Amino acid sequence: MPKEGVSIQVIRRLPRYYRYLSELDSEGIEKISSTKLASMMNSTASQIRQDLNCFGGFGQQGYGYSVAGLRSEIGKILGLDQPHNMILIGAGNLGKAIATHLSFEKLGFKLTAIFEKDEKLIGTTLRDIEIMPDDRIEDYVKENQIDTAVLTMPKEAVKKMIDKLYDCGIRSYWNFSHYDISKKYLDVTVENVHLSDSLMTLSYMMNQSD
Amino acid sequence: MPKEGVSIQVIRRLPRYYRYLSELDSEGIEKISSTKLASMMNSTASQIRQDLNCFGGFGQQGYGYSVAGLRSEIGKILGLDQPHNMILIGAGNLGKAIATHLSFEKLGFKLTAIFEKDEKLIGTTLRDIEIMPDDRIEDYVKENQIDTAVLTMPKEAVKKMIDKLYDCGIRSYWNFSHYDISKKYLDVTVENVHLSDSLMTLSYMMNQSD
DNA sequence: TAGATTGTTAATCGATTAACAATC
DNA sequence: TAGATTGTTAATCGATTAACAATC
Repeated sequence: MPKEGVSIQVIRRLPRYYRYLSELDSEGIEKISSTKLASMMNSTASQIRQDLNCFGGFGQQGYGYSVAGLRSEIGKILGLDQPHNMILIGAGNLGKAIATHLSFEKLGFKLTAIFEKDEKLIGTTLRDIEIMPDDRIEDYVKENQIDTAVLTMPKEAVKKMIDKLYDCGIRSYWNFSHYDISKKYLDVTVENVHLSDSLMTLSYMMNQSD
Repeated sequence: MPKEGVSIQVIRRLPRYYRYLSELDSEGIEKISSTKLASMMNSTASQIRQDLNCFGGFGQQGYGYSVAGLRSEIGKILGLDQPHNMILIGAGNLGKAIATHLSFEKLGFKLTAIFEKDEKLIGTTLRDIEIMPDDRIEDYVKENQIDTAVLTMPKEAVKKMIDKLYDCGIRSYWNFSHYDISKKYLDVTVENVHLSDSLMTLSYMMNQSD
């Protein structure tokens, strides 16, 4: 349904629209104009209207946009109404943080299993999810319709494990490691989160403001 | 030293250059051409040369770039040689994950204290850093030359606390919450990490590939 | 109807890519 | 010197901004 070839810049702004609209909605606000939304978001009315019109005309001339309606439309564009089953691999600190970050279920992603190499952690639970050994991944994925893997282990561990994950059919990765999955497999969907890159960017900006 | 007005796109590519050069360096590789680096990084030689020349001519015609030399130059541009003292506020799961993520010290950021509202956690330690109550922030920041705060608490908590942090002189924030600090204070440096936006982007891309 | 605000086209601006002279 | 590769200018491409007709 969403048009082909929408630029990545537009796509990365959609979650932000969704967040602001969710907040307006929870405040009971029923309508919003592109001008007002732009001033809330430090954006421009032009950009908001252009972005939305990549997907359809969701507003009403002379009125503006229905907050609840637009929120719902953007949710659908983002696929938040699609349920996904997700496993997490690497139950270190970052893995634990992600695993206990309940809000991801609101976005359609259900974490159903956690896998870990370190034997000390196996058998313990996180949010009632049992931590299992790595060698059970293949069977588990095949039996449980898993489409997404969260990778919270080091680069080298991902390098060793990626073929196994790919071979049992996982094509979607939320990757917190520095391993470059897209370079190895072309038919996968990868979202990288590089926390150290983010901190380096902060470091740069601090230097500039002196 | 780095020129004014370098675009954010260029800046956000610098950490990635730094990572790839660090890896090449650790593999003992001494020189690299823009063409080879581009093919490693799925970039283009033109873009790499343009990006670098925003800051200076680091290469040598007919030869390429010294890996160690360029890595060091980019490190300086990013300000990784500048030491920073950082506090973390919010010792929940995400806060713990960040606090135990040792590698940030390599980037010049030293975590010296953790603050938390929940009394149960106070007095316990994370990585030998004592967790202290929120009301000690002001004194601590003034006594310890803190320039950066990591915010790993919910939006509402940041909203309540941001004035306190600003008033005791913190001007640099690594913000994991959805509170928009830049809108309230204009003379601050903020790097936002929105994990839920990242997952929504993954959700969108999964929808596209079906 | 008049006012408001969208959807959409046109104009501008900036970023990326290509080309090539400089030079190691 | 000849080959390689940079630094930098020029050309292209795409994204953002502005303008305005359509319309609620």
